[in-house]
Order: sequence, then C-alpha cells, then structure tokens
Amino acid sequence: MTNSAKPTLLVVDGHSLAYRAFYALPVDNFTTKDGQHTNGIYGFLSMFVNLLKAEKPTHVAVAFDTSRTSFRTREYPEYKATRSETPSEFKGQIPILQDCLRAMNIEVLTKEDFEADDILATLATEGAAAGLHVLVCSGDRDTIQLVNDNVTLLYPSVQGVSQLKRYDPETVRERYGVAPEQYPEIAALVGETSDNLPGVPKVGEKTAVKWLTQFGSLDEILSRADEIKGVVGGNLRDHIEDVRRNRRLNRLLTDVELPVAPLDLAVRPIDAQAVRDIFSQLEFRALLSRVFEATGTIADDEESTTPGVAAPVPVDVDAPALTEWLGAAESEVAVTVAIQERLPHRVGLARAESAIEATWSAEIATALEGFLASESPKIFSDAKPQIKALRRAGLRVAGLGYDTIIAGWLRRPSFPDKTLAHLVERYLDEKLPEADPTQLVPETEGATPGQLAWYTLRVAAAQRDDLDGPVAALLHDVELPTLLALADMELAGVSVSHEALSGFSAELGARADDIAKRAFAAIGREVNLGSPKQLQQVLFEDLELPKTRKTKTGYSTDAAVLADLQESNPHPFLDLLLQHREATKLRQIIESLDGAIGADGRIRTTYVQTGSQTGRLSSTDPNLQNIPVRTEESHRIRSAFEVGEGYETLLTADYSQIEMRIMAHLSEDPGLIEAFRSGEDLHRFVGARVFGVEPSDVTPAMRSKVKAMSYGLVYGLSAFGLSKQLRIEQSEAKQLMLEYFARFGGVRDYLRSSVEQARIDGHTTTIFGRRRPFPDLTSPNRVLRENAERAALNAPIQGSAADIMKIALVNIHADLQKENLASRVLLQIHDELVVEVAPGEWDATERIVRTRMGDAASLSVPLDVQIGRGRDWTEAAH
DNA sequence: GCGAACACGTA
DNA sequence: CGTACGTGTTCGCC
Repeated sequence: MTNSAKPTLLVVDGHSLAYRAFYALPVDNFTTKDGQHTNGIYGFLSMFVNLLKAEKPTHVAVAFDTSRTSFRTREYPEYKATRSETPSEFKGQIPILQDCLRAMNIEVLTKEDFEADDILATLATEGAAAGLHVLVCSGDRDTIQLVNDNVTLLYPSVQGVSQLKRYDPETVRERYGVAPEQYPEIAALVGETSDNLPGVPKVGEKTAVKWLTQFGSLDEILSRADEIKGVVGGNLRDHIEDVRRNRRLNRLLTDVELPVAPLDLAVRPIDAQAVRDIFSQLEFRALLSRVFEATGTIADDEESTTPGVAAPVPVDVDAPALTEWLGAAESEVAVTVAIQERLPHRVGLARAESAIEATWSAEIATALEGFLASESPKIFSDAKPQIKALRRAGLRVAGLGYDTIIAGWLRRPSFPDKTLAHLVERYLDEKLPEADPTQLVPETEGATPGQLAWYTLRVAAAQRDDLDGPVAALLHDVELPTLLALADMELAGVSVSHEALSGFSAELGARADDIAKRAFAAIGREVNLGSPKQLQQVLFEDLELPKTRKTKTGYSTDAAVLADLQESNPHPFLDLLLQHREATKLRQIIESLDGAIGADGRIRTTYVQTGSQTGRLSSTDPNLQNIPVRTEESHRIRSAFEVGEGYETLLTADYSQIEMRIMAHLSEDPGLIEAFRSGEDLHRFVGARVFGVEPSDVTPAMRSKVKAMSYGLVYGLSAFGLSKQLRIEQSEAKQLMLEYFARFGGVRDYLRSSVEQARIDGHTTTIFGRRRPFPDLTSPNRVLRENAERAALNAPIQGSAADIMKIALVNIHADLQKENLASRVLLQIHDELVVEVAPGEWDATERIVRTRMGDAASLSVPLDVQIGRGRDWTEAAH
C-alpha cells in the first residue's frame, strides 16, 4: 500500500511555526484597528490552510507548549534558559490562534510538563501503528528523529513558513548523512545553542557524522572515546557528560498520555459562523475564503450568507400594506429612514425574512406613528439623525431597542465602526452595496432603505452574541436613552445673540491688527504671525533666542514656550505675539459661532455619542464643549448664549470635582473620603494634610500646588510634569508627591493596582461596566506602554464620570417629560448641563436637576451639584 | 484639494 | 515626561 492511498494524519507544532511566522511577517501589516497583533496567527493559519489543501489529511491535530518549563527544565534548569523572553506581542497571539483552530474544529493539544514535540512524537508513533501515514510539521530539528517509512517531516525552510521541505528517511540521509533515528546522536555531539545545550567544542556536523559512520553508534563513540586523537578527542572526553545529557534531553517522548488517540482526530466540518466571527475580529478577510475552500466548507445557510450574496429586493408598500406588515410583526423590527433635506424621504423596515420600504407621505407617516411611538423594540444603525428627521416630521420614537453603531463602539471604543458598511464586513463578511459616488448616474446601486434595515437586523443578531452582560446593560439602560435625550437637545439648539457676537468680533479684529503692527515694528519686518514656520525663523534665527522644546519639524512656539522665553530673554515681540494669538483665536471662535446661528437665532451642535474612547460625548459642527471660559473676554462670548424666546431663564448645573470624588470612591482612601464628607474645601483640606498645617493656615500658594497635584494624579502626572507645570524644582515636586502619598496612600495603591488589573484583563472597567481595551499595556516598547498606562489610569475615572453624567441626563430628561414641563436640557459639557427653563418652572426644574444629578450614582462620597441661574450663560454660571 | 503638523479652546 | 476631545491655520504634497 502506498502512502498516498493511506489515510493521513497531520500533526503540527503550533508554537514553533507561529513563532517563525511572527518574525517573518511585518507587524505593521498585521495589527487590528484596536492594536491586536496578528502576524503570528495569520502566518500560521496561512501555512496551515496550504497544508490542508495540498496534503488533504484525513486526521489533524495541532500541539502547543504549555509554558517554557517542562520535565526537561527540571532535569536541566539551563535548558532553553538563554532564550530571550518571549515577546508579549507573540504570547498574546497563541490563545487567539487556538480559538481559531477550535472554530475550525481542529483538535488543539497541550500537555502540562511536556513540549509540543513530545505530543507530536507520541501521535506520530501511535498513528503509524494504527496504520496511518503521518505528516509531522514542526520547526524544531529534534523532530527529525521521528522520520521513518510511515512518518514524513515537513520542516520550514529558511525562506519562511510558506516553504516546507519534506523529509523522508532518504532526504534525511542525503542532508545529514545519517538515518533519521541517528540524528539526535549528531545533535547531542554538536549541541544546540538555541536550547542552551553545549556540545563538544570544535565538533560540528561533519565530525559527528564521521564518528558515527566510523563507530556505528553514539554509545560506541563514547565508550571508545580514548581512540579518538587530537584536540577534538580531548574535548570529547572532557564533555562526555554533556553529550549524554544532550542525548537524554533531545529524545522525544513517544508515550505521553493524551486525551485522544490518532483515530479520534478525523477532520470534522468547521464551524463556519465561529470562524467568520473570529476572523472578522482579527480583520482577516481573504483568509476566510481560503479556509472555506481548503476545508470544503459551503457557507450557504441562511444565518450566514456567503460573501457577495445579494440583499433581497424589498417590496415597495403603500400605507395599508405597511399597516398590515406592522400588524404581523411579532419580533423586533429594524428601521432605516433615508433623509433628504433633513426630513424623512423613504423608510425601510425589516424583520426576519421580510423587508419592505415606502416613500414618505402623510399616509405612510400616519401608518408608522403608532408603531414608532410604542415600546415595541426598534433596531437602528445610527439612530440619532433618523430619529431627528422623524421628529421634524412630527413623529416621536420610543422603544429604541438597539443601535448597531453604538453597540459596535461600546464593544470597541478605540476604533468604532463608523458605518453600517463596516459592521456588515466585520460581522457578516459581506459587502454592503454602495453607490459609486464618482458616477453621475451610478452604475452600481446603493443599498435601499429596506436593504439597509435588513442588513441592520442581521448585524444586530450577529453582534449581540458577543456583547457581554454589563456592556449590554450599559447599551440598554444608558446609551440608548442618552441617544434619545441628545436628539432632543440637538433639535432644541441654544439661542445665541448675533448682535453681541458681531460687535465683539470687529473689536477683536481691530485689536489684532494693531498688535500685529506693533509686533512687526518690534522685529523690523512683516511676517505671518499665524505661521509657526516663519515664527521659528524670527525667534531662533533673527532674534537668536535660545532653542526651545523640539517638535517634529523644528522648535515649538506655543504659549508655554513663549512665556518661558519672555522670562529668560525678554523681548517685546514675544508678548505681542501672545496677545495677537489670543485676540485672533477669540475672534475666530466668535466668527465660527456667529456663522452657526440659524434662522431662528439658535445654534445646533451635533453630539457624537461614539466620539471618545472613555465614554464621554464629543460635540461638533460647532463644538459647543470648548467655548472659552477662563478670561474676561471669554465671559463676553458666553454672555451671548442666552435664554431663548418663550423661556424665562437659563440654569447651569455642574458636578464639583466629580473625578476626585470618583477617585475617592474607587480608592477607598479614608483621608480623601473624609475630605469630601467633611464639606471642607477639597484643596484646603488636602493642603492642610500635605503641609501639616491647620486648614485655615493653608496659603493660596499651598492650595494651588495641591490642586495641581490632585488634578494631575487623575492623568498619571509625573514629578517631572508637576515641576514643569508649577515651575518648581523637580526635587520639590517629588517631595510634594511623596508627602501627598504619605497622607493619601490609598490613592497611590489604587492607581497602581488599577493599572495592574488592566494589564491582566487587557481592558479597564468603569463603575458601570464600560470597558476600554488596552493592548499596549504589555508592550515591550516603553513609550507605547507608558502612554497606555497613563490612559488606563485615567479611563475608569473619566469614564465613570461620563457614565454618571449620562445617567443624570437620562433621568432629568425623563422627569421633565413625566412632569409635563416645557423646560429642556440644551447642552452637556462633560460635567455641566445647561437647561432652558420655561416661565414658572424654575422650582420644579431646579429640583429635578439637583436630585437627578445627585442620585445618579451611589458613591462612598456625596455627589455635589452646583446650580446657577441667569439670563445668559455667564450670569447663570454664578 | 487633501492631510500632517501645530497651536489652542474646553472638561 | 498629564487624560479626553474639535477646529482653524499653514504648508507641502498630489
């Protein structure tokens, strides 16, 4: 019987081959959006798939080492001891690779205390005995000893893992000059540097083979070592014990006890959906079809359509048909509203096996109204703009059950899939039909609303499976209600006085021109003050001022640097430049705000709910979360934000020191908790402890130092950074931190342990279960790792604060509606809300806001809420 | 026209 | 060598 006719068992050393791939493939091309390295996984799978295709094994297993220690290291602790630490980027890939193999229904074998090669040896031996032809695939030369008439070794060539060289007994003899079973004897004499097994000095492959041919066996060589002359003979006699040890260690075990026998390893069909899911997480696309092809998988079940399957053509319905369709809907319905000129244009709906769509009309709106307002769960992809369009058409949406975009962001806040098209690729491995934007008359049709709803439904089904419990709760209880509140806030907008702004803009423009003239006079020529490049020429070459902090392209000219320069090398130009920057910046802000005022005198921002990695919102077009506040001039800008027509006053409400309170809660530091419970001014209290004085004796200088520290801690501030900010000696900053931690040791312990926990978990978690992955915490690259550490320090604190504010917002929004109040929340600026209060509603509104912000979370310290009232934003801030 | 780099506004 | 954002300008590139 020839080998090719026999059933074939393929056994693979997963560890050694993935390791080779890890070094062979450039990591840059194999990193997912959220930073997971995949080069080892990809390289291994690519080779593995080729093997399956070429060899068509009937039985398959992949073995892995469990750790670097085994019975060999116990016998000889130095075994492999010189190998450098396995890179963490590689280690992390192994469990994922194993998951991939399990999804492919490939047996993954490990055995505590044994190496993968011992598993291969055992399977090879047992497999051959069971009448199988065995293919051993390993990157470890010790496996050469396994080769015989029934066992062939596939060994990666120097070119990399894609080129495997076949070793049968004949090729081994050609290459090494001995029979396969004798190869370990050569290896014992020569030694193996990579395993830290020294051999006989000056003895290489050639000498070893010569001796073996001459004496017949290693035992014979060792017992007749006296007969060998010269230096090598002496070396041999001196290293006989090393050789004996090498031989003991390089003998692979063929009787490891395994949970499976070779005949149990028959290839099984892969779990197509599982493979699709894990590959999409790893962002492997082309590999998917190769796996399917090599494993003969036909992926045509209805849950998981093969790539390229066409979306159904939704039926275009009229209002009665729509009503009937909705009446028959028993499960969740996906909704897509196509928008034109900010109003609904067409609407698509999908539920299992059925997609419909309709052009917007009064009749369609009526048919939809009850369904949309009901609690019946509705699934969207990016619901907010659609809900806003429906609102403009007079329809309210309740029962928001799911949003694929928000869910995708919650799962991976680092790189949200911004569009349904991304999610369709990720979760379904299909392409969303897209209109060709370069064609006036597109050749390819974009997906219709009914098709988009259909895709949304299927993405949601696939996506929900890997949404953890706490994250699913966050989506349902916090994010989706927040989305509805934000839609109302965006629709409301905020009233801004064009008169107040335009006058101020002109004033600042004149001031900037005047400053510029004087600045030019100071240096004797005209430059573009807005060009850092030209400024560098002026400062560091013309004026020969000392070089400052380096940037990528030269030297910094930012405000901090200019202030430093002014102190060390006073020059009138420096101060004028700073003033010019301030005036032009302010003017620019005013101009853009003015331009954003709508016909009704209101500015409408867009909150990007998926806009941050921590859970915060962001605000764009225009950004209303960075309106100036610190200077006198900026108060004039905020004064332009005023109560709108039909309303009585503005209410501002902000959390005081919410991040420090969360720090107190999470760290359980008794001192910090006492600080907040005492009601004393936080920085005064902390200052008294740190400087060992009475609270009443804390000077403004002491207070500001401690304040900077407290805030800095939340960001992972170093002594260097603190000294820089406070303009004090680094030693003083260090001392300050030491004193701080001596008094508030719980804070230090918490900060340390939270980063350590994140390193173990691979992510941080907020009080409400929001997660943020941090793959770089185990990076050997110090810059990457330390950046990740600071971000991981901050994420649970900033994120918990964001959670709390969202919960407060949702509850306030609900209460205002419940009590039928016309007052409404307009703005959210991270820890502050701006509310427009209707006539006669101050008391009720103030009560709701104060209560709901105060009870949004139950921490071990109270949540303090400051409320202000006024006709405009500046006035209301006091 | 587009993107990178810089600068700077907020919490 | 302090986290999280968005926007405007300049400048080099295509």
